[in-house]
Amino acid sequence: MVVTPRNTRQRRAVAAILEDLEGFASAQEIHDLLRHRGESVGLSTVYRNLQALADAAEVDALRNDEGETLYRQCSTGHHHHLVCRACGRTVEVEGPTVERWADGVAAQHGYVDIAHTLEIFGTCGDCAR
Amino acid sequence: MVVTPRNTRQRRAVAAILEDLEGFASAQEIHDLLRHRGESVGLSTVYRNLQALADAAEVDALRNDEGETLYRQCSTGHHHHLVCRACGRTVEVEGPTVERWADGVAAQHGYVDIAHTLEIFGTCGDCAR
DNA sequence: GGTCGATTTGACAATGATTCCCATCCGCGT
DNA sequence: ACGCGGATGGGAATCATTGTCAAATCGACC
Ligand SMILES: [Zn+2]
Ligand SMILES: [Zn+2]
Ligand SMILES: [Zn+2]
Ligand SMILES: [Zn+2]
Repeated sequence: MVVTPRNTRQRRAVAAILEDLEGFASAQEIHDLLRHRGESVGLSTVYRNLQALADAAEVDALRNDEGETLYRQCSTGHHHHLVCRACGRTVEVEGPTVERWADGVAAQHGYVDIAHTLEIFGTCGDCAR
Repeated sequence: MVVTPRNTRQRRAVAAILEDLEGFASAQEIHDLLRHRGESVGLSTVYRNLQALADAAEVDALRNDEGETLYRQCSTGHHHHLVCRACGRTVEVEGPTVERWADGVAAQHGYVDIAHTLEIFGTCGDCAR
């Protein structure tokens, strides 16, 4: 049977923040944003809810080069990200050719159960000035 | 002027381990391997030397999904990896098309100073049995 | 081989993100 | 309104990695 998560104030608050965010943000950034909104939520709870959302594939998660996990509400379906290093602004991109290439090269070497990670990082036009 | 690193026993030992390794390994795994070889090296020193090697582009580094940094002695030049989840066996792969696609899509959106990460994970033929 | 200064080492403390723990709270079906 | 099991929170714990700094040691020069 499917577990039905409870509709708590905290869960709603985290979801609301993600709705408003442009790009990726860390759990701690989201925690701060919540506090500044007056909708204070415990840090543990922010982590838990973000992870739950990520597990449910309702948000995307990726790790930046500092090792932090960043979260963002994305469109459904498989896609990748073009992320601004400075402000986090994100563009979702698709690359059917890349998908085929990755699967093909893995199969050629006898690998099965294939997955891949692909992220593009850069500095967006505004941040580059 | 170029800094000339000193040729210490510890640096040699770390380099030797990397020579012998098939796939990627974490700093702590390498530290253990060194200990078992009898060439004991302080953990801090292992970290320092691995980072130095990575900075000098003599080894590749990537983060696994547990957040650990893994190191491997690779061929020179830009390439990506097809890594077995079970045993770490790694195949270096190149995808010129992917490189062009990534740069192109980033430029289209006005991003500059572009970099990307791309790793393929799977289960190798042996491990799949 | 011996001297000496600059690097490197290593044991330990410190950091920082994330997870664990657990007493308390509260959404929700009855 | 009641009661229960999931949810919360805040402080401790974890864990990879980095910082500290006195002691060890390269390696250049005599
Ligand atoms: Zn930007
Ligand atoms: Zn893809
Ligand atoms: Zn394998
Ligand atoms: Zn590439």
